[in-house]
Amino acid sequence: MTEEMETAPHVEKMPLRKGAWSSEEDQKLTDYIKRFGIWNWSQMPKPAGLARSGKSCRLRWMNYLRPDIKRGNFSNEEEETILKWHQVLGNRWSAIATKLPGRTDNEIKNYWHSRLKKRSKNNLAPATVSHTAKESDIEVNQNDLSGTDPKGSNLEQLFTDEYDLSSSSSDPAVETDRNQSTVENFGSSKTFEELQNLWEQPFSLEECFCMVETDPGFMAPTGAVWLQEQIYPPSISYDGTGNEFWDVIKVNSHV
DNA sequence: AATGGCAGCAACCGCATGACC
DNA sequence: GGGTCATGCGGTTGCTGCCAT
Repeated sequence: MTEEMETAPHVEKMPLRKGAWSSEEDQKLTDYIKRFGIWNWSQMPKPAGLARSGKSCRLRWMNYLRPDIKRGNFSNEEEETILKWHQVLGNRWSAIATKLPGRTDNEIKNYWHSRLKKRSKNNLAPATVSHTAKESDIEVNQNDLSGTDPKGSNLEQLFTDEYDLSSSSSDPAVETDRNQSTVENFGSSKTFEELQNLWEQPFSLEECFCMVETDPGFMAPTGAVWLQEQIYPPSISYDGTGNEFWDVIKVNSHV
């Protein structure tokens, strides 16, 4: 698969920028997603006014611009969590990232290579793993995984059991990501069922079109791909501030 | 002050996977 | 079943800033 494959055929070819993102580009991407949500990474850059590949936009959003990204140094607890889960999952960074809300797989991967790798080499003995959070999880994992492929069905069962959430996905990493991020970002006071109900609540047509009416610069994505991706649950603000950003996501996600 | 080495991090690249036709 | 496309993931690269000399 090549990089060109990522570009939809009808998207006009233009020289794509590479390298570091400027603050202006960040703003454009953020503004666009605020308005229209995430509908199709490949086709978003053009209407967003960005000379970037969709892949680049996605990466920038996922690893840097997302409002729920936690920045700053890793805490000791986070370090321990990474070390512990790396013993269980190996280099499955996205799966490990589900254990650290607000941290991206890229960030964890970088942190591992730059700092924890050496520490892990020196401290391979299990006794060096501190017995803090989720120690029981690790024990269960290691028992279940002994002599098995970490990507195998045992792990799937393990993850399913761990969160006690019904799932039809065959990819435990993906599913735990979806489930855990949902639960964690909504807070512990809501059950998964409640959240699902919230998610499934219908929204009025009027609500859906309010943006079109109020925004003269509105440039609607093509309907066929409008809702291709729903990364965030709508209607609830991630940062708890109730800002309009997630209200817009909600509108876009329920057309 | 200059510069060379190094660490940390953002971003890119290539591959895998799943959905759709 | 095979082709195409979009997305996700992990490995790698390269830029930048810091620090020692």
